[in-house]
Amino acid sequence: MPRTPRQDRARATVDAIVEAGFIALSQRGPAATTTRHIAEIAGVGVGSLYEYFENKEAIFNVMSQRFIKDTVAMIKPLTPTLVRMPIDAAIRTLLNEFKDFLEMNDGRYLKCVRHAMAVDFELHLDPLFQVLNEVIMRYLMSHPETLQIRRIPAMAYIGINGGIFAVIRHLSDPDPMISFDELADGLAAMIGHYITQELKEREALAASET
Amino acid sequence: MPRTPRQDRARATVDAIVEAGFIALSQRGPAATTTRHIAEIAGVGVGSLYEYFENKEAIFNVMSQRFIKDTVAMIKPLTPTLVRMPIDAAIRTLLNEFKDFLEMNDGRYLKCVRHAMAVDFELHLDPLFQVLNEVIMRYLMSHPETLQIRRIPAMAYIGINGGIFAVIRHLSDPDPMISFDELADGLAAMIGHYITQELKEREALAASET
DNA sequence: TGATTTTTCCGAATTGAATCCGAACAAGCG
DNA sequence: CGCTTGTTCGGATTCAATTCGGAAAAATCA
Repeated sequence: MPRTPRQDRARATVDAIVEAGFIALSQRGPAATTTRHIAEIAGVGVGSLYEYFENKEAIFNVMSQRFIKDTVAMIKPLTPTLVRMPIDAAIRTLLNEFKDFLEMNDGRYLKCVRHAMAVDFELHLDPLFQVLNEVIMRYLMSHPETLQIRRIPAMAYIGINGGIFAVIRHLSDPDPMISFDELADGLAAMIGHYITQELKEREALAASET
Repeated sequence: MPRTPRQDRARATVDAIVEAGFIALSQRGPAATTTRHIAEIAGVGVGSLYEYFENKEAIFNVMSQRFIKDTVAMIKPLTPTLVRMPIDAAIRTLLNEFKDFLEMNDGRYLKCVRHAMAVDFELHLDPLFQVLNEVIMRYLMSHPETLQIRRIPAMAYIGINGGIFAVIRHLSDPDPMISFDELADGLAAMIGHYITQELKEREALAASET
């Protein structure tokens, strides 16, 4: 039965364990990350891990949650800036920020994210999808003419999924066929062209109705 | 030292082990899939696993390779049909075939694919990327006017990644915001609009040059 | 065919990592 | 200070992965 920490001392060990988890996972990979290792890096006895975590998996879970929380915290403050930009610039900016974020701390997050995704694909990613949907909604509000385009939910779904996984895959690829800039430019152009084309079609439709 | 099977009997056990791996993994998930389990389902002694596989991971690896091989075998014969279709219909068809393929055998592949991806993200996926690139190249050849659009490599990269991961995520999502048809329609429209818009821009450019 | 070699199969024994547990240590509190 | 509660620890335990040595089956040979 894992307990919740009451004293600062205990909260510090929990933090140290999670931090050690990130370090061990990024250094050795998931298979070679043992409880002894995590404990050693955290400067803590093995038994202590089980005071606050059900098992090793639970440590990975809160690591995953913390990663998503940090990602959301990184994106949220960008919203006001993004909604003021042209769509293609906004997408490029967002992708580059995400890239830099993943490469922080010697790529620690990037190295961890694949394994984290494997542990649970749907659960922890949710807040990230929510905040990105929020960004999109605000964008649409700030550009009312875009509200008439079709398939907004589908485009959001595709754009978010495509964006996240394309970036992660690209950064993980030792020999990518295209540069990161080409990737970002491509995604931006794809969405940009979609919107342009939709607006034209709507316009033509409106004209033919009068 | 794992050996390679010489006799038919041995090849049958190897097959049974891999098959059992798929069954165990889809029934119990990666964490609960033990070597005893796999051996039991395969109707084989535990020791036999290690006759032909370095370790448990190696079993998962050939499962992953077999999955990709089956996927490629599913896609390849579709190529001639796909290249004759309008782009949006081609994309919808491909996505639906992929969906049906993943849901075969009571969703066995779908249940396995997440874990398989985690084990190695880049290596085994390669043949799938190759065959999809091949499909795209043939498509472009069959529709010469599309050869003048820009960012073809980036679009292929984004389309393939976006397509694969969007489908897997959607099928894994217990409560998706959009239907599968909306997803497929969205991807088709996104690419379709991109091409339309590009062709228009190329055309305008050509006209202004004369 | 019978002998010999190679291949295959097995499951008890070993190994090592994950997890448990109870003693020892610190903090808050009267 | 005694008492209760929270915290830490690392040896003991458990359980899955892997090894090993020999028995059974098939292939090859004389």
